Amino acid sequence: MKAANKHALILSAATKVFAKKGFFNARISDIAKEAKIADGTIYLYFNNKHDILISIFDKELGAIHSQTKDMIAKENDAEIMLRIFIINYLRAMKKNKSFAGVMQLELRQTDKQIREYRDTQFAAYLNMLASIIVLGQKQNIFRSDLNPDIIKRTIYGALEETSRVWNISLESNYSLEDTIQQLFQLILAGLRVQHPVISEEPA
Amino acid sequence: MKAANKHALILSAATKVFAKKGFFNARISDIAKEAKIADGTIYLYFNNKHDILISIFDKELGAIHSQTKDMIAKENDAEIMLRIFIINYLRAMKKNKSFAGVMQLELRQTDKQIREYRDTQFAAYLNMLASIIVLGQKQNIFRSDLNPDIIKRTIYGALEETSRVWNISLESNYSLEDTIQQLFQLILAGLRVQHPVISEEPA
DNA sequence: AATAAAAATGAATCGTCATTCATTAATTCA
DNA sequence: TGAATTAATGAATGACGATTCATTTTTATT
Repeated sequence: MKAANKHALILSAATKVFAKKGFFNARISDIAKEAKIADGTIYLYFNNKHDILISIFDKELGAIHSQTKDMIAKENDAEIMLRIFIINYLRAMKKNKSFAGVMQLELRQTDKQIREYRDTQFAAYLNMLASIIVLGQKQNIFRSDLNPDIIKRTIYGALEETSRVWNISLESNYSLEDTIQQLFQLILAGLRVQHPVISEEPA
Repeated sequence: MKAANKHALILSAATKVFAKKGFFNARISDIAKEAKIADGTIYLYFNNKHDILISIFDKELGAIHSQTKDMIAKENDAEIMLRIFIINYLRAMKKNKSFAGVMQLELRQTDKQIREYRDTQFAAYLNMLASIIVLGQKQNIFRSDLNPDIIKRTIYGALEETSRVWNISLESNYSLEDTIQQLFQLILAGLRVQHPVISEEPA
C-alpha cells in the first residue's frame, strides 16, 4: 500500500522547490532530493510535473477556499464577510510563504492546464469576493456606484501585492496584524457609502 | 551595418510570443518565425533568450517610467500626481497588451537576472508611487495613519490586477476611462484624510 | 563590374531534463 | 519462514531546443 503521506511529502517538497526556482527551472530531481526519495518514486504518485503543480493548488487553495466559505456562511454582514476573506487570505499566505510564492507566480502562467484551473477553481474562489461586494451593495453599506468586478480585482490585487512583500523582503516588512489593519482601513474607507470623490483630469 | 530597426522588430516579435506562450515555453524559433527572420539572426542582436526579455523590460517599462516622471515633475499636488501615475500605467497596459502580459507574469520570476531588474529598475518605478504618497501625507491631503509602502503596494496591486482583466478577458471588460474613474474613486476615497474606519474583529 | 565587408541563414551540435522500466528492497500474508 | 505482492530505486532513453558557425546572400567600396 502506497503510504498516503508520501503524496503529501512530495507536494510539500515540490512547493518549496517551485517557490525557490520557479516551475520551469525546477527539476524533478530537485524535488526528489528535497523529499529524500528517488526520482522515479515521484511518478508512482503523480503523472507528471504539471500534475504536481495542479495538485498543490488543489490542496492549498482548496483549503483556503473551503475554510473561508464556511466562515462566511455563518455571517450576515458583508463588512464582516469581507474582513474574513481578507484575514483568511493574508493568514494563509503568511503561514505558507512557499505556497504563496508558487501561487502568485505560477497561477499566471498561460499553459492550458493552469488556465483551466484558474478559470474554474480559482475563479470560484475570487467570486466569493464579488458576491460579498454585491451583498454589501444590497445592504447599502458599500457604495453602489462602483462595479463589483472592478472592486473584486482591486481588493484581490491589493491583497496579493501586499502579501508578496513577505516573500521578496526588500522593503519594510509589516506584521500580519498591522497589514490587515491598514489594508482594511484603506479599502473599507474607499468602499463605504459616502460622498463621491471629485477630482480634475490632469493634462 | 545592422539595421537598427531589426532590433526593435525582434523585441516586438518576442513580446508577442512571450505573451502568448510564456518565456519558458517560447522557442527562439517561434520568435524568429514571428519576426520572419532566421533563428541565428536573433543572436546577432541579442546574447541570449534572457537578454531579449530584459531588453523588453528596459524599453517598455523605461518608456513608461520616464514619461510618468516627466509629467509628475510638472505638478505640485500629490493627488494630481497620483492620478497621472494611475492613468499612465493603465493607458500603457491597455495600449500594449502583450507587454502587459509579459510584465505581469515574467517580472515575478525568481531568476537572478529578473530579480536584479526588479530590485533596481522596477523598484525605482514603484518608488515614484511611494514618494507621491509621502508628499500627499505632508500636504495633509492623504491620511498619515497608513504606511506609504503598504499604500504603494495596495495601489500597484489594484492597478495590475485590474488591468490584467484586459488580457484574460473572462469577465466583463470595462473601458479604460471607466476603469480609471472607478479605481480612482475607490482608492482616493480610501486615501483621503477622513474619519478612520472602526470595525470589530470577527471570530 | 569585381572585390571586400557586413548580415543573414539554418543545419548541426550539445547539454539538459522528464519520463520509463528493469532491477532491488520492503512488506504482506499463508 | 518464505513465497508473493507492493513499493522504491536510479541508470538509461529520447526528445527538445538554445546556441554556434560554416556557408550563402546582401550591401558597400573601388
